[in-house]
Amino acid sequence: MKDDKCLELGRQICFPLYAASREVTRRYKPFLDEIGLTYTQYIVMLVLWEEEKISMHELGERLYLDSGTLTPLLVKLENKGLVERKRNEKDVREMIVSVTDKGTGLKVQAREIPGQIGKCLNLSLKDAVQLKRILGKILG
Amino acid sequence: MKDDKCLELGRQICFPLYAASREVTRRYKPFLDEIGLTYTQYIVMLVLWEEEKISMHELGERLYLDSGTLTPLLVKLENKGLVERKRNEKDVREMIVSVTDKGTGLKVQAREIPGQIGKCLNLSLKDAVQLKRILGKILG
DNA sequence: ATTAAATCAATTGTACACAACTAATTCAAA
DNA sequence: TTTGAATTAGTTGTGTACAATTGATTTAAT
Repeated sequence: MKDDKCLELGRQICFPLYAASREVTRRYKPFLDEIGLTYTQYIVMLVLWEEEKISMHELGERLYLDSGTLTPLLVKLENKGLVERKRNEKDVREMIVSVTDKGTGLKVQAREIPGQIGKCLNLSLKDAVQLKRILGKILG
Repeated sequence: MKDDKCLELGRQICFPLYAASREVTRRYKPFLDEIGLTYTQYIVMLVLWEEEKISMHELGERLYLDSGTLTPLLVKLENKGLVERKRNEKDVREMIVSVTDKGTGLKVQAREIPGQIGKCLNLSLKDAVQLKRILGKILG
């Protein structure tokens, strides 16, 4: 019987990361429910509120998501009237996603969310900075 | 036009957390493929390698997962012959999950995984400790 | 110009997550 | 002891994630 302490759940770094990520998504849910978005839809809208127009390819690179996730998600956002999808005429392989007026309107209602989440996560500024720095290292 | 900087993707703490969690799971995949487990199945096995026997309810509390996730996952592990599920005779509402000999055997092959992951994540000991501490705060 | 390689979104299939609900059983108060 | 509340796992439905494949189009080398 070798030493298997390294396999204890409490020693893993992956597990608190996985659990905390889901926990934070759960904390968002009540706020996102009010504006009718899921968490993943929300981060897509964050990008579109910044960019207005972006190719699916670049959107995927920003969010580390592939077409298998993005295509159905963007179709849903399109059905809600928040985004528009159209092909680039110069290169029809490329799908251009842009935010609609209705989508831009939602930004006003989303403005309070980061502050609310910050309040209920209750991390010190120092910890928040550290956390972001370390996660940045993992993301390379 | 109010100040909407707070909605920039780069300012969110949730996004690097979400992205890093998926990134770490991706890093596990090649190692877990070798022993035929998914990441979620792996953390279930981590608990069972420690406990040998545990109720579904307590397993769910340890991993923050509910029956909607655990029931089908445990059925898969049972079909692989790694765990056994049986009702508590004193209280048949309770499902007891225990590791089989085959499941215990897998532990030997899993022993190298944490070290390999640690190597490729390449976090300093200091950062790893900090990260775990801050994530612990989020998990309450 | 032809064609082979590369690019890109969409599709398919598997596996979570999780909310909401169901059904069986146990517990506890009257 | 009856019955209403609580507990527990299972089921159903929605929405991601992501690997692998497909098919259309563009680019680049000949």
